[in-house]
Amino acid sequence: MSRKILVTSALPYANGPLHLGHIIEAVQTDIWVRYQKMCGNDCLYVCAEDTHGTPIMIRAQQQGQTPEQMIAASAAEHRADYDGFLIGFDQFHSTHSPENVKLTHEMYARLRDAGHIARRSVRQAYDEQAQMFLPDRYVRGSCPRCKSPDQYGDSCEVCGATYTPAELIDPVSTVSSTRPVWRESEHLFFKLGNFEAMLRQWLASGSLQLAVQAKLNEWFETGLQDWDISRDSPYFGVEIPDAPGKYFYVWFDAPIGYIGSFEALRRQRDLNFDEYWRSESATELYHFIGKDISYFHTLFWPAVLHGAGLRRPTAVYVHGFLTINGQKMSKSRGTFITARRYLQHLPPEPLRYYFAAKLSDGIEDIDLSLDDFLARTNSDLVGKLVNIASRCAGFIERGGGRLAATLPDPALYAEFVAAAGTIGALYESRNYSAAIRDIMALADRANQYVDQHKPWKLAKEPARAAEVAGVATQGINLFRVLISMLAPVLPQMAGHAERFLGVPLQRWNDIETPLLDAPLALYQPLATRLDPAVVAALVEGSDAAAAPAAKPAQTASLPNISLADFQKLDLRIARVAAASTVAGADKLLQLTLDLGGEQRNVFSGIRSAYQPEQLVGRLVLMVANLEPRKMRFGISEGMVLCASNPDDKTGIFLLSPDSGATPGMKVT
RNA sequence: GGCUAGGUAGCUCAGCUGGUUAGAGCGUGGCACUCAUAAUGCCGAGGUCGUGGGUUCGAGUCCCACCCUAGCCA
Repeated sequence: MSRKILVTSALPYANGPLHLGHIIEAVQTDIWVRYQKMCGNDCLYVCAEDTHGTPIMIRAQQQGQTPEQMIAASAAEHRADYDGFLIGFDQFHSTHSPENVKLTHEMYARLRDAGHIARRSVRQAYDEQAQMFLPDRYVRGSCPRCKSPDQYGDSCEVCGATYTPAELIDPVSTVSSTRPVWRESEHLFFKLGNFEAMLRQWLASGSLQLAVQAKLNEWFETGLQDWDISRDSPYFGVEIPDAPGKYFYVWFDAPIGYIGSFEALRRQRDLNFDEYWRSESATELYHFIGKDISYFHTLFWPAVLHGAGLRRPTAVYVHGFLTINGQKMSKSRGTFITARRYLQHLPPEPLRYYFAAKLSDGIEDIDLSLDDFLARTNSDLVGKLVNIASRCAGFIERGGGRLAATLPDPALYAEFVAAAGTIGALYESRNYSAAIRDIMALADRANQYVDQHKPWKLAKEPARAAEVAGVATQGINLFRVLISMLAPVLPQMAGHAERFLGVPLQRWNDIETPLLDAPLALYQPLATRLDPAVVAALVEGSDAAAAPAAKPAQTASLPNISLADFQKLDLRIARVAAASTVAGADKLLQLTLDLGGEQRNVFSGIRSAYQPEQLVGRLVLMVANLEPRKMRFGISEGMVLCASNPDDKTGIFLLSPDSGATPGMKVT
C-alpha cells in the first residue's frame, strides 16, 4: 500500500547565500524523498524562503532596497543553487506570501482563543536614533563577568557567560552606534508550559533520535518557559491582527511556512488540506533539520501545531553540522564554501555521493575532507561503479549491440536483487553511509565477476562468442541493479544510464526482472574523474575575497557541467550551401548547411550582422542534434554558433574553424 | 560554567545487548591482467582502540576521573 508522506527541509534564511551546510541537509532530504518516490509512495517535498525578521530589515536598509526586493533576489539565488544540486522540491515557496499570512493569523487566533497566549510587558533595549527596539544581538558592550569588550548582548564569546543586554557594560546599538535606552513594551507570549504533558507523550512515541530526546529531557528539567512571539514595529514580518504595531517574531511564522508552501502546492494539485494537517491525519510528516534548530522544531512547533488543532510531525530528523577538512566552516580560513562557489568548480553529483557516503541517522557532525572526497568519488564512482558498465559495453557492442537472452549466473543476480531489500531499509532509516558501503561492496563483486570470467580472453575464440555476450550481459545487469540503487543519490547519472540501458530506472522494484535480449545504446562515459587542482581550489581564497572580482550579472557563469553533459552536444563543422533572407522575419536568415553528405535547413537570427551572399561557402559550427523546431517559416534543424553580448548591440560574430576542417567533422 | 555527542590503522569511517588472532574503503608495497576513463583482480604491511584507574574468568565494548574536539544553553 502506498504511503502518503510530506517532507520538509529547513527554510533557508533570506539574508545570505546557501553554503554547503544547507546543501548537505537538502541532499539528505532529497535522497530520502527520491527513494520514497521510487518505492511508489505518494511523497511530497516542500520548502520555502524564510523572509522575515530584523536582520532582513536592516540588511535591506543597508543595501538601499526594500525587504521585498531583497528576499526576492535571495529566493531566486537559493532556488538556482538548490537546482544546481538537483534538489527536487515539489514546491519552493516563501513565508512572505498570502498563504503564510493567512495561516499565521488563523493559527494565532486558535491559540489565543484556546488560552495559550499571554500578554505582559517587557523591558527592552531601544535605539532612540533608529527608533526601534533592539534584539539582543544588536546590542554590544563589555561582558559583565570577564569585562571583555565588544560582546553580543546575550552572551560572551570569551568567557561563555550568558546575560541580558541590560547587564552589559557600556552598551551600544550596532544599528546607530548610540547608547540604547530601556523601554517597556507589551509582548505576546506563547504558553509553552501548557503543552508539557503532550510533549512528553510525543517524545515517548519515538518520534525523535535518542540524542535529541536526551536534549529535550534536559529542557523539560529546566522547565518550559513562555515564548515571546511578538516584536515591535518597525519589523519586517506578519502584523498581529489584534495588536496594531506589533509583528509576529520570525520564528513564529517561519515553520508555518511549511504549511504555507504545502498550501500553495495544494492549490496546484488539488490536494486535500485535512488529509495532511488535521489533528488525526494518517499522513506522515517529517522535518529534516540541523541540530541548531531542534529546539524550535521539537518543542515550539509541535506545541503550536497541537494548540492550533493541527497534527504533530511524525518525526523530526536532526543531522549534525558540516565541517570542512575537520574544521568549522569559516570565512577567514577560506573554508566557507558557498553552494554557488562549489557549482562553479564542480558537478553536483560527486558531492551528493560523498555526503551520502557519510550521512547516518545520527546527529554527529559530518566532515567534508577534500582529499577524501576526491579519492572517494574518483575511486568509487569512476573506478568501480561506472567501470562495470564501461568494461562490459564494448563486448556487447562488438557482439551486435544486444544483450544475451539469459543470465549465466542468475544466483549472483538474485543476490544483488536481494541486497536491494536491506539497502532500501537503510535509505528509509537514513543510514545512507551503510547503504553506500553495501552498494560499493556489491560493485566490487561485480568487478570480480568480470575479472574471473575474463571475457577478453574468451573473445579471442570466435566459437565462444555466446559466453562473452553472457558475461557482459551479466555485468551490465549487475550494473543496472547498482545504478538503480544509487538513483536517489545520483539522479543525473541514473538518467544517463537510462539512455544507455534503454529502460527507465524510476521504480525500486524494476530490477527484480533482469534486462535481457534488449538493445544497448552506445556507451558514453557516465562520470569523469575530478581534478585534484579543481577540488583544492574550492578553499583557496574565500568567497569574500573573490567577491569583489566577480563580474556583473551579465556574464554570470552557469553551474559546471560534466564531460558527459558536454558530450551530449553533437557539434559539427558545416558549410553554408545556401543562404537567403526570410520574408516576414527581419532578424532571420535561412541557411542550408552541408554537413558532409547531409543537408540541414536552419533559421538563424543573424540578419543584422550578415548578408546572405557573405555566408555562402563559409564554414560554421553547428549544433547538429538540437531538437528540430517548427517555426512559422519552416522547420529549423539545428543551430549555428555565434558570439555576442547579451543585448546583441555590440555585434554578432559567427564562429569558424581553422583552415583544414571539413564539413561533417565533429567538434570536441 | 552546565549539558550533549565524539576521540578505533596515514586518511575517512564500521564495530549490535562485553567473549577466541580489532574490520572496511581509500592511500601505500608487491604480483597479475589488459575488456575498461593508468580502470580491474590477487597478496601484504600498517592500530598499546584519547590517558589513567576500576568491575569481570574476559572490555574499543560497562563504571570513575582526567585530557582533547565539536555543538547546544531558548
